Amino acid sequence: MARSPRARTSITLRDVAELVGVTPSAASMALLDSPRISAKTKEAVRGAAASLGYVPSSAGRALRNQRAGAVALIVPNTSQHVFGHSYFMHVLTGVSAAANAHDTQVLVSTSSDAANGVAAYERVMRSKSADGAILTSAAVTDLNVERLVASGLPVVLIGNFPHLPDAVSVGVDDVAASHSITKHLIERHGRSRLVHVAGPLDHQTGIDRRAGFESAVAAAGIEDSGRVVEGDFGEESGAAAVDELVASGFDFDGMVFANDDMAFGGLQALRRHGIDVPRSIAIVGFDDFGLSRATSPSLSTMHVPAERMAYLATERLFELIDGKSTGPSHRELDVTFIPRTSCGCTTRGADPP
Amino acid sequence: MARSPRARTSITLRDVAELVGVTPSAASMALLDSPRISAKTKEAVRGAAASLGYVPSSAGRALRNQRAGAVALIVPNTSQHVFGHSYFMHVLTGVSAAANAHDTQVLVSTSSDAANGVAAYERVMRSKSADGAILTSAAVTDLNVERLVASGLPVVLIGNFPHLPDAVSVGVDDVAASHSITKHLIERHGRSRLVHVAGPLDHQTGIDRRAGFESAVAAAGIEDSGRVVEGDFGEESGAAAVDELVASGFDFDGMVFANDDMAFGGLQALRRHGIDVPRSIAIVGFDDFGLSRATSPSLSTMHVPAERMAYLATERLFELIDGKSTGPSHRELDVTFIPRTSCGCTTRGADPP
DNA sequence: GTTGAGTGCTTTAACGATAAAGCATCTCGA
DNA sequence: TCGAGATGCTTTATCGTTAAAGCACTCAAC
Repeated sequence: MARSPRARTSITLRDVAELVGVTPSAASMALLDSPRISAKTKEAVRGAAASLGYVPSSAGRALRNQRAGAVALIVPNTSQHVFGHSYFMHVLTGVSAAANAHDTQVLVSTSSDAANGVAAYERVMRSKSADGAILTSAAVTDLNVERLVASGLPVVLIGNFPHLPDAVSVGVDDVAASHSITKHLIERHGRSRLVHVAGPLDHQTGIDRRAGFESAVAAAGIEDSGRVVEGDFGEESGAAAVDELVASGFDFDGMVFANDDMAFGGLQALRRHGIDVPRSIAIVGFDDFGLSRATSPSLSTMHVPAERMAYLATERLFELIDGKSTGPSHRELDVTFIPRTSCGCTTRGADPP
Repeated sequence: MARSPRARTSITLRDVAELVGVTPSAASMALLDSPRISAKTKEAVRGAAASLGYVPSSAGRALRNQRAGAVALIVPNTSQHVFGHSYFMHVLTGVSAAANAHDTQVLVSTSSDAANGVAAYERVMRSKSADGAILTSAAVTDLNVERLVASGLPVVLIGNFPHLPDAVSVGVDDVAASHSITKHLIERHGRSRLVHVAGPLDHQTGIDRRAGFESAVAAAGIEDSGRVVEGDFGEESGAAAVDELVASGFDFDGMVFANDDMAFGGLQALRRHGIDVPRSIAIVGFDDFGLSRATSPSLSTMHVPAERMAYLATERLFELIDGKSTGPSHRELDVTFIPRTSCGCTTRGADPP
């Protein structure tokens, strides 16, 4: 029964089984700790597996178990530019951590070949390369998201998707957060002529953060002096917004940026115009993905727990995959205001080292 | 022969074949455009596949073809902190682009469970989850890299690995690049009392960039006034280096940082100490992964084509996997000096908008 | 002393795709 | 007219794993 000297192929369960003198089935059961296998055989099989360096074939397993042992992280190629590198790394870290805990691989899917008709990520799942997907920050108008959710495949979204009631999602309350940070500028720092530099308004995040700004301004009864400029979450657009406002002669004393990148760009521009931050104009950012701590003056911002969101979203995804879950749901995480120098809360000297 | 109403499982080749009235084999050959199948049957099979939304099972294929259809991008968890988010996103983008061109999935592997004895990424490949791996920026002392290369599995490294002569790698000449940018400070801007803030010296990148700095300083005959401080590629360490130097009363007029993050930190610290950049102290960074363009003053730096490196490394990996390749090799890409404000090449006003 | 329930393995079958070999049927040259 | 070859599919086997059923054998109970 000995087979000819094995070709340069890898070690399979059969090799382990032969070494012990049992069938592959028995070896499989032994490694899975089945009660139907004697302790002695289990011992022997485990020993043989270890000594041969046996690692189960993922393809064999996937085929037999109808389970890929992988989850996909989908990055619509548009939003790769809209959101920053830091954001995706935080998300990737969170997804990886959760996946590792479940002995699962992480597949990153970046393309979305519209040409094919079937979205690339739907193919990923229909081909059973992944058992489920995490999808983040697509444009509101992206109907691939709707289709994916509607397809019934396990999907968890990161962010807010009010137009997709059937979706399972994890996010933060951007409206409340933006309201709160705007209110901070008004009440704590006495600012009353505010500007909001919004994110792209075809993304829910952009819409919600603007809504929060507007509601806070309205609540304070100063909506006549509020103003909104649309940006694209990029540094340049923050700088451009400032340049435009200054050129227009608009008089303002506070700015709420929809993210830190734009705030950073705005900060540079304000400096270039010789405007003192926070004295003349107090500014706040949003996200706290790393940049805000390092600018000078450091940026006061709203911390968004991106990594944790991703972790929880992935945990949720495993529940869906395992069928442990109960219908649509939305989980909301808390954001934390991080007071720094740019709004006037701390002085430069008081910044963390 | 009709089977009972299919359970809620996905569409397989058998469904397609039954719809057309041929065997799964014929359907397979039709979809693979075999010359042994008539044009009419091919047409019918393709039509049926399209109408049913058939997508081949990756597990079935992987098992039969002994090919996972995926490559792994390995991120040693230590270097995730050593190198920045931007770097990995550039690498991920490059790897994805090349993988997409080969209809291949990208697996991101972050853990390295030393506990198991077998490195996690060796498991990934032995389990045939991936056909090969891209590995970047591990510490010189990481013997898992050596083992992985020695194991004979297809691996391409990004960076320089002089201690691994058998490796296939893609990188830039850090020594020459660092020499060149240091020389720029000396010859073009007449600086003669230089400091190098090095990266971690257990990483080849840190070692090489220091070597380039030292050789340039030696070539200019000013080595007595050269000084090296070790950092860790993080912003804070750049700032700490400056603080230390200033506190020590050391007199210098130029700084070569081993990456932009540290240069950024240094810049902030210099500003805090009221030191004019570039007038009093000219500084240069390294990498140009995004940050350098946006600081004020903008950072002169050496552009490292990370995304292209990753793309080419992945192309090379496919050659290895397909057996088209010829032994070990190292491909070197060109770096480009990007003159900006921090060394004195441009004035603030002349910066790109 | 036969039945019944364990115990511990082997046999069988299946997951989905696809090379390789097999077998009809048709076509053509000698 | 008859084999050779081409044509177009079917049969068979395999990749690695594992659930389920099967089959010897032991031991206890009635």
